[in-house]
Amino acid sequence: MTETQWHEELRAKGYRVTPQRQLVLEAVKELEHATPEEICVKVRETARGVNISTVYRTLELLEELGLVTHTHLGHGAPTYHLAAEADHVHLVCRGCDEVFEVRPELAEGLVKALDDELGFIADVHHLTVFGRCRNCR
Amino acid sequence: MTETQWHEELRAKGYRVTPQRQLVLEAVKELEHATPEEICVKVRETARGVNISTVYRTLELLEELGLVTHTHLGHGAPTYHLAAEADHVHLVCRGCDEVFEVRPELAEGLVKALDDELGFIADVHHLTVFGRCRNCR
DNA sequence: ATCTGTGCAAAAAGTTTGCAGTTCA
DNA sequence: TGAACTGCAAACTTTTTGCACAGAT
Repeated sequence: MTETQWHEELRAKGYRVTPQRQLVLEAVKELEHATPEEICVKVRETARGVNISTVYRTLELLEELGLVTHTHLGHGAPTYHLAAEADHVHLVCRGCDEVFEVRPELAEGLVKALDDELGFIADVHHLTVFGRCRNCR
Repeated sequence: MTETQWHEELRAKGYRVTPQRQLVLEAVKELEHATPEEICVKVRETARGVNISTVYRTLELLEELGLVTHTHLGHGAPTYHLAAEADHVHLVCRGCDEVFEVRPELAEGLVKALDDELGFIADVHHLTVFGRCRNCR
């Protein structure tokens, strides 16, 4: 999605294009897997004074628009990233807490089975698998 | 694990068997996927006055002992369940927020692929798949 | 000129901690 | 007895909300 595309989409739905919203989206794009707090810090590098509550409200909006998504990579702190770049499965190692990304095709079998058996449409982009990596097993 | 087994294990490690600890484990067993708050309410049905902080401390201990585990089924509080009964994959519907449980075998292909390709040992018991259920798709 | 969005402050929700008194071993 | 445990209160962290003012269209 281009810059103007989502600007149009915002306006079409009665929302407005603001510096804060552009900066939050920028931050999400650059940081990858960032928490609201981290995103806020990043945004403030450009525009000091931006409030954390604005970041929360903006993330909720951007998620509603389908521009960003979030995942829970562990103990509560959700991390946000661009929906367009979310084409991977997350692996979180319980040993070293490292986060890996792998091709979503690895989960193809699971996705198909869930659909076939239950009619459940899995969102692979939100899939997080906990376990132990090669070094920590 | 039998009742006396974990009592022994507690004592062996210098911990004590208390009514609160027994009640919290009971509650986790009965409730399935319960939050600390819900567990506290359940425990108080039997023993009023039990404090939420005791529940948190106890859950941490029981988890350390490997008797219970927790998962993040979306936003908010984590949910706890018996480690011994954790043999399933969680499905969370983004439409109705309902939680389903399915056989872990459905993820066999994924688990094998992760091991083969990366040497990553997936913990299927902690796997949560987000998506849309039959009714909300 | 509107009406949405923002900052601020306070509230709510979730979790942790210090401490004094209680209880298990 | 004595160390571990609990309840209570308070602190802390993360997220949400109400409101008056600023700002986008």
